[in-house]
Amino acid sequence: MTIKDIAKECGCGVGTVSRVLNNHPDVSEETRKKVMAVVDKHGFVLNRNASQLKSQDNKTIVILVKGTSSPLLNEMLGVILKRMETLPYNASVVILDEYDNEAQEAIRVYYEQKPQGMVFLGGNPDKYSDDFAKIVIPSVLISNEAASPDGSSAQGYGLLSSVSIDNVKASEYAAEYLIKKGHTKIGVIGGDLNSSEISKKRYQGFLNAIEKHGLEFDEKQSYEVSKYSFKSGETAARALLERNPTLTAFFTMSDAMAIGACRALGDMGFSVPRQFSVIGFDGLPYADFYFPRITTIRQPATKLADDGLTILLNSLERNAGTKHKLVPFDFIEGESVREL
Amino acid sequence: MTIKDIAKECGCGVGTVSRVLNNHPDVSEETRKKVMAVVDKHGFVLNRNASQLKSQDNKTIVILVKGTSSPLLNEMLGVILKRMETLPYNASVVILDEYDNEAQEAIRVYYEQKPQGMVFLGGNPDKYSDDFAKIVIPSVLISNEAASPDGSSAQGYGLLSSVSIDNVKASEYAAEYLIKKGHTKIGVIGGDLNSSEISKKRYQGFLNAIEKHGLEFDEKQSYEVSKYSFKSGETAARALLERNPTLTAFFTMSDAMAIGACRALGDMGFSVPRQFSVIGFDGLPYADFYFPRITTIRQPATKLADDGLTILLNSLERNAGTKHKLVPFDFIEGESVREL
DNA sequence: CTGAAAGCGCTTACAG
DNA sequence: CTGAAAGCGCTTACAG
Repeated sequence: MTIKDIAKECGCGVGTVSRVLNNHPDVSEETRKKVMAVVDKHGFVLNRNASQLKSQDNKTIVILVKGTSSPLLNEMLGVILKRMETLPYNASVVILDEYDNEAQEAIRVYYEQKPQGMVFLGGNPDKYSDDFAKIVIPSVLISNEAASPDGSSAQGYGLLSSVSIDNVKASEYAAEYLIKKGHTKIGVIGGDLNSSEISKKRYQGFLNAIEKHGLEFDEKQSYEVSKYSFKSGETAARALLERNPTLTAFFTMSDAMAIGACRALGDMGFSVPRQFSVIGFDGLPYADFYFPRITTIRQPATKLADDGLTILLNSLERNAGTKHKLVPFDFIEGESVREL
Repeated sequence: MTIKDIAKECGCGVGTVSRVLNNHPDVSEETRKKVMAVVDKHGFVLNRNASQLKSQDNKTIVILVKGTSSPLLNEMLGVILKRMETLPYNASVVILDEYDNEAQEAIRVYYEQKPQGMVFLGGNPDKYSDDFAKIVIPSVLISNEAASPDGSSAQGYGLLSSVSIDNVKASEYAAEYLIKKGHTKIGVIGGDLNSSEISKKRYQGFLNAIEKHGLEFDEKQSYEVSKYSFKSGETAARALLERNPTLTAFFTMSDAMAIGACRALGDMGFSVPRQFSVIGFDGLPYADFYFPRITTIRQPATKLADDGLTILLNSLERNAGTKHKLVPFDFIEGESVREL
């Protein structure tokens, strides 16, 4: 069943059917009704391949999600999809492998689908800046910064905007909270500093707090590399404590790591926060339902997603330039840190 | 940049370029190299719309995911996407609103994309059987049963296969576990029985256990409707306990509900499992890292996803008929249930 | 407001 | 093994 069949059955031309189906204004009400009757009768839907091939202008926004396992990214995806239902754009969701080069994938998808814009949910622009520069349509990175340290648009990022919290400041805040509670021997459970920009930023924030308060930090001794998962956080906490039994607190880079650490400590017979304090990052629902409630930095997922989409739409429809927005983070005072 | 430009630059016809790019065997090694050199130089990628429009055979499998917030579905999505990378099919992921009619959406997507097959991650076939019947390509529903109670393919489901655990049996097992531990006054935190088939099945299993052991259950008194979320589980547990203070255990239909219930009980000054026992469903990672570890039914996500895809591929490539497979569930003995 | 026609970028018999 | 050509199902000036 094609538009031709519909046209024949309506006794009109294919152009008219096309106009009706695309809500063009220049169709008489009578014709529209006649066409819609036939369309509805057959449950006819336009072939998207043909539509988009012809009207190179395909009104699609591609949403690239890094991995399937981050509740934060998934929540933001939900927010974006819901809002896009009301917008005159199709959403095309592409899920990437955790370890894909997202910029390279983005380019492939860009050539294949020729979208109007792109949303990156998670990802590392710094690592792939050459690739990102090839993306010559407006795009926005959500949850990570794509700006140079001086706040200007970083070199080589093409038309990439970004919305995120200030990861350095947020980590600094969390670390200072631990320090103000009297902790001086703090272990860090963080991501791989070679491959994860966001881990680098959070580590930087931590170090800023250490320095500001005149403390020492021995990276070899007290930094344990971990994936952003429960299991890996658990393993890291054990390793850290074994190597460094005098620690009193754990600074972790995600709530999942924090919960993993709590579990490890619990299984070793310790109680959080009585013997050890643990601080998380992200502010996910499960952190707030944990025993103890995890003290953490909350990333405002809805706002990040909303603002990201708004920035993209402004680029698309009002030709706004790239923009790098920092949205405020929240500090959630849970029950996992105690005063020494 | 189109295939025509490449052809011109190579000094050959567009057909040849097409053959090279589609890995057809009938191309000389020499020509192939020449073409690939030009293709790589420009980073050229075929326009997917045009490819698929022409070769109606588009080798796409659509994966419809119900909602963005289920860790179980997200994990299965990851498994399927990873495996599909090695398969000669493109994966097209469509994320549905939690409250969409997935069968109707599926039909829209089906007409639009003309895929070879479909995977439903989550969903309620019974509710929409007329719509599902319109899907005239092989598809598979993962995590819910699409068969009639007698095990035959249910009427009106078209070419829909399914892979799931036996939800009735699994719930029965969980409920019996509580009963064997001496619990007779059990509250149920479950989904809406009018709209959720899976909730109905799990409730049925629960009732089977109650009946088998000669116990009583007053639905009005002891069944509390809840969403599959932490927050809603928390609210439900409070409501249930207020209405029914003699309960000693909570049978919940998801780990999220179970954790919500634990949190509510904790905040009311009770300890799980000392004063109240709680049993979950799903076997998600966070349940195993909770305090107390949640006793639960584990759905083998990887196996469900893998088997589902296998069944679909068998339909696609070997013309196998629809199949309704039940895979075994695991019982995870955590720390959230105590013997009375 | 409407129809006839060109053409989007490909694939694939067909002929050689 | 390769090229020329038809045609996939649409959209959109263009002419009326």
